[in-house]
Parts: sequence; structure tokens; C-alpha cells
Amino acid sequence: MGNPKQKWTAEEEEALRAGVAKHGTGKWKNIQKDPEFNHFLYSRSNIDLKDKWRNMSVSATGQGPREKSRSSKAKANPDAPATPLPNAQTSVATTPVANDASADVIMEDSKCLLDGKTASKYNVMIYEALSTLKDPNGSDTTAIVSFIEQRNEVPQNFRRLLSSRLRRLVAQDKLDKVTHEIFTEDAVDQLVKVPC
Amino acid sequence: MGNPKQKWTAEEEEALRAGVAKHGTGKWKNIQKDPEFNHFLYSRSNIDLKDKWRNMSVSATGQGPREKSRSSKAKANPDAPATPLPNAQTSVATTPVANDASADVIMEDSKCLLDGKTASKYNVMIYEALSTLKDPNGSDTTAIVSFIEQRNEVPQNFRRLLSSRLRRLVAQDKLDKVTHEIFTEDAVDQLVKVPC
DNA sequence: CCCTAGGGATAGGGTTAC
DNA sequence: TGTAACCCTATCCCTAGG
Repeated sequence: MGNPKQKWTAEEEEALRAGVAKHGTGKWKNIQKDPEFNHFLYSRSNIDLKDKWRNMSVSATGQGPREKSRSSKAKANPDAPATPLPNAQTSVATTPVANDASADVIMEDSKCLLDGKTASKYNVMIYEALSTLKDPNGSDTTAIVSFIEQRNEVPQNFRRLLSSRLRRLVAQDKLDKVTHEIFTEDAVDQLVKVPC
Repeated sequence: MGNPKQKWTAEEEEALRAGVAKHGTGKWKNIQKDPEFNHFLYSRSNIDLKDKWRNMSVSATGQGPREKSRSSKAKANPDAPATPLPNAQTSVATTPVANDASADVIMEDSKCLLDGKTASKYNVMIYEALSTLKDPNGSDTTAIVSFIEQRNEVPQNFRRLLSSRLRRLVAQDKLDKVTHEIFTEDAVDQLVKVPC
């Protein structure tokens, strides 16, 4: 316990959900080793996965709205993990209140249109799209949008958001931009590290 | 609430200090159960002990001007407990262990438990351990701790610190994590470069 | 030896009482 | 307002059993 206590990131949680959806609960080591998820979970042990899943299940099934009278500190968004059991995996609209702008968009600075959690989810979707499409010449924005829209609930202006996100990832060398509007995986394993 | 709020007595505080000196910080349950101190602490839970120690530490460090004693002198505190902060005048039955350099393992921020210099020292120790042990299947945390403790003065609870450090190095691809708690050298030459 | 399930302990953020 | 005391729970640890 001399550990700084490594908090789980949204990407890790998402990977865990996807891993459970694929392998089932109790297959912690398999999930951890699966190359599809190891990119996100390499710093977690199988036991960590088990513990986290237990925790997620508890908070998901447990109490409803946790009203706190203290309101000076507007927390980000206390939405539940939304997937106690093999439910949806990478879904944007996990909570019915997700489109409430005040909850989703935290601070509106010039660099960040999305909050970290949402941005991470989009990163995961992009990663899944590129690694599934495996287009040898790279995938263009339209193809990526189509792929993601077929598998996830996304907001109306998703193409704009995605486009922005892609640009940012390219700028951070997390993606390769083959040419205008064409992208390929590069250091996709680092995708999830992008904060915003 | 439903609680009268039990103020801590001087005896209890003293017992807590002695308990920490004997068992080390983080061993709250052990301290609480220890017959040597349970006489004073029977009405406190391990969590109470932890919370009280935190309060004592806060008020102890909060005094005086901001001091950052970055004097890491890898030598000092012989064997057992290296009591961090809470200073008192009367020590029950403890060796006059200095409350010095080992204190720089105090939390800096949420991400880093050690300052860069100390972290680097630990990296070197880890490197020495792995390259000496040369375990073909990797060395586990316990083996690494044992090796290092035989050759270096380390703070109490070193296992926790080491565990954290190993995890960080793995996350940074500076070490290979063969499996849970088993590590091998990888890019060990870069080990010492890891800042924190 | 590795794995998983479960109990239990700790760390740290929050909250309440004073 | 500040802070000691207490609560909540995510994370981590330990052990038994397969």
C-alpha cells in the first residue's frame, strides 16, 4: 500500500467493460492479456480488474440519485458506470441525461470542447474504428464516422466533433494523417492517454 | 449525527505515536490490536487511528515557514520504524530514531510519492536487483524487496513504495511485467532516467 | 505456480460538528 | 472560518480453494 493509489481512467473502465462483454466475468487474466484491451489495461493486474469490476457493479446497482445538499463545488458528472453487467460497451449515450450540456461540457477553454471522459470515449471509438477497418491506405473521416455511428449512439454533430478530435490526435502524434482527411493508426496504443 | 464526537486524549495520542513508531504508518489495525496500546486505544477503530494520524501530521507540518528539506541522505534510521512527522516530546519506548530524510516520502502530489532524486535511487536499486538476480523467469516483488533491503537502508513500508515504483516503470515500458508481481529487465539502461 | 472469489484494510476526498 | 473528528468508497492487500 505504499501506492499512490492509481485511479481508474475512463478509458480503462471502458476497456474493462468491453473485455467483460467479450470474455465474460471471471476471465480477468484473459481480458488483461487480450491484445485488444492490453493497450489500455497493461498497468493493471487481473486482480485489479476483478476488484474494479466488483466496485463498478456495486455503484451501478446501488443507490439512485445521490443528492448532496452541498453544492458549492459542481462536480463534473456523477453519472453511473452504466454497465454493471454485459450491457453496451462503447456507448456515448449511456445515461439518459447525457445530452445535458452543462453536464457534458465542463470548461469551455480554447483547447477543449469535450470533457475528459467523453473525449476518451471518442478516442476509444476511433481506435476501434481504425483497428477494425484496417484500411491499408488509411480511413477517411466519413468512413470513420459511419463505422462509429453504426455501433454507438452519438450526438447529432458528431462529424464535427470527430473531425476536431482527429485533428487533435494528429497534432499530438497519436495518429498519422496520411493526407487531407485520411488517417491511419500510429501509436494507437497511446490513444487513450490523450487527456482532452 | 449520532455521535458525541470523542475528543482524543493525550494518552491516546501518545499511544498512537508509540504505535506508529513500533509498527509503522499504515499499520493501523496492527497498532489498534497490539496489547501494548490497546489499553489506550480500545475505543478507537483502525480508521480512527488513520484519521487522527493525518490530523496530527497536518498540524505538525502546517507550522512555520515553508520548508522543503530535500536532503536525501540515503543513510540513517537503522531498522524498524521511521516515524514520519507527528513530533512529540515524550516517546514511549522507542529508539531515538531520527525523523529526518525518510520524511521525503511524504506525499508530494497525487501522482508522485517520491521526489525525483529518491525515485532515481530506487530505480538504481531495482536495476541492481534485477541484473544481479537474473532470474530467468523474472523476479517477484518480494524477492526484489529482500535483495534491496539487504544492501540498502530503506524506509519502512518499503515494499509499498517499491511496488508502486515497479508499476510505474512497467507503465512506462522501462520494465517488463511478466505477470502479476513478476518483473524482468527490459530497457533497464533507461531506468535511471525515469523522473518520477 | 497461477488463477479467482471474497473478506478486509488502507488512502484520500468529503462532510459534519463545534 | 478553521479544524478535529468522522464518513464514504475506490483501491489495494491477503488468504483460501481450485
